[in-house]
Amino acid sequence: MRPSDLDRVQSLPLFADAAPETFRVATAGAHLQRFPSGTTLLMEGDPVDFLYVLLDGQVELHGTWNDRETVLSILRPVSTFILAAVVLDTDALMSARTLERCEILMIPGDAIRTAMRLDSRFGMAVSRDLAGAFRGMVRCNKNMKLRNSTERLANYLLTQRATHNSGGTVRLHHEKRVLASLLGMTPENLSRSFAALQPYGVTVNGSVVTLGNLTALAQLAKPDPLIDNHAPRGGDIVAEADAEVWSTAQGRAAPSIVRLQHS
Amino acid sequence: MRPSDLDRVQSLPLFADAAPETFRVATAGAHLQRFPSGTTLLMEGDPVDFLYVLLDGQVELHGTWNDRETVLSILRPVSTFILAAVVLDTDALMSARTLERCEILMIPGDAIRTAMRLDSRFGMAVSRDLAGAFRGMVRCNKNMKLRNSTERLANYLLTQRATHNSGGTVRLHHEKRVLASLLGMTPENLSRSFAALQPYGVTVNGSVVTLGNLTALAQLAKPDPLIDNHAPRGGDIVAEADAEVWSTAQGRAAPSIVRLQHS
DNA sequence: GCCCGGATTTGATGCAGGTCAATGCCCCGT
DNA sequence: ACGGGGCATTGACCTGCATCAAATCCGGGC
Repeated sequence: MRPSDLDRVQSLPLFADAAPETFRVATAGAHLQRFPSGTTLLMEGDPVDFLYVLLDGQVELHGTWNDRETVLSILRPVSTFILAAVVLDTDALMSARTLERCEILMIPGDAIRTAMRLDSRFGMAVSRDLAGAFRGMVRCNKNMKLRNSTERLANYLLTQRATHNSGGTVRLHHEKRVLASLLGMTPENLSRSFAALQPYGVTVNGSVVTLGNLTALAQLAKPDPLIDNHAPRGGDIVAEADAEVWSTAQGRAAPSIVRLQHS
Repeated sequence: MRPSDLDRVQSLPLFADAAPETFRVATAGAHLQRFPSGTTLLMEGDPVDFLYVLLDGQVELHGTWNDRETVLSILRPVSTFILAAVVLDTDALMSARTLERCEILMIPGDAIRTAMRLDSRFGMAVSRDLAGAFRGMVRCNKNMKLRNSTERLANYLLTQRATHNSGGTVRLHHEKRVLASLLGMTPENLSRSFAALQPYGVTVNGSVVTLGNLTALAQLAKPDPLIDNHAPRGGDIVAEADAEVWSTAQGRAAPSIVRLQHS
């Protein structure tokens, strides 16, 4: 494990506040591993022995039921995952799979739980992380239940733009089928939703999406800070906190089209 | 505040493990309040100053966007809510509204955060609580994305039966429109879904649902421990942990006058 | 550069569930 | 007992999205 990797881990919100001793103990039993693309790291229902820290690559968390599958979250470096199961020392609710070649630090769950007991500052960091993760899931739920598929896509695009500070263009870092599942629709409908956004200045070219008319798009998407987390992901470091799932674009757009419902 | 109430709060998983001193300090600044049915305790977007502990009654957490509204969780005693916002000292993502007359203990957020710093055992309890809440939300997401509305209803009924240990009958402790929103459908479709479950032995009579053929119903519902938490809610005490998502209260509706009361 | 398999797109069609409207019911206050 | 308002149910209809089926695009291996 390169020293630079250690630095990156230590600058995670989870560890930034911890006593040096805590950090030393926790990472002592840790090991860094590389996984090829498409590797299943963990199956839902399995007991969880490690906290995972994604240092490089991309990981998807998904769930299955009755032959159906859905992507619940896509993670990019640097972030931690399955912290909740580690804290409760229980089985995973989601499976984890690499979407590309990954570099992952695995920290024994015992070490995490021990560190929490010994270092209350670290314990607080864990709480903050979990609180953020919880809120990410709440946002995700609201997104799913309150918006239709095109609105979700529009907001996803605005969120990506905002968090990556990319001018008028957004790169999709994963297959469209994966994005479709994350957004709760079929690949076919994702295509059609992109088409439906054309009048709002959205054009797709492979994995590059250009947003030609942010005003119009925002008017359709109506981004909301209580659903879309548009906080920029600080360069390389990111908290799982409040960032586990989405994030979306800048300020709330001016009111626009009125929605009818229950006169 | 009656001593029996204090006992109930102290036996919450959140406090059970805490040092007596921690508990004393946290509850010192707390006050007990009564609210009539239909009171909005908190609006999404508002800063959160208190941790709420529901001691009696029923509370719904909901979210809104663009003139739409959805119920995200229904709480029954004894449980805590908006812990995540308290830990992060930030705005609420969900609004809270009483569904019936409620008795609620409000603990200042500062006190909670201070207690976490001073008592690492309490900090761990907070982490466990949040981890459980997170997992509840994950379950909820999987439920929404992987199942259709009738399957969700069927599993809701089975979960209620299991958690309340009620023989072949389930009581709905809230209006059907609220349940419909929680399950992500319209009241009209909830009616139709109940009708669709008739061939599986389900009959509805007001707020009493009888499950006449558990085997058949389970065959349709395909309950899954990775989505549905069938763990019985220990009598009066319940952890938010892994239980945040649903739950129904047994409660009598009885609106009344507002009455405030300090500890 | 060429080929192959999977990903994406496009089109046609079906169904789940939302919307609108009408009716009946229950609870509650007068 | 009576009347009123909100909730639940039922029916008719429509929309959004899934499904099925091609056609086309694209990237990696040779």
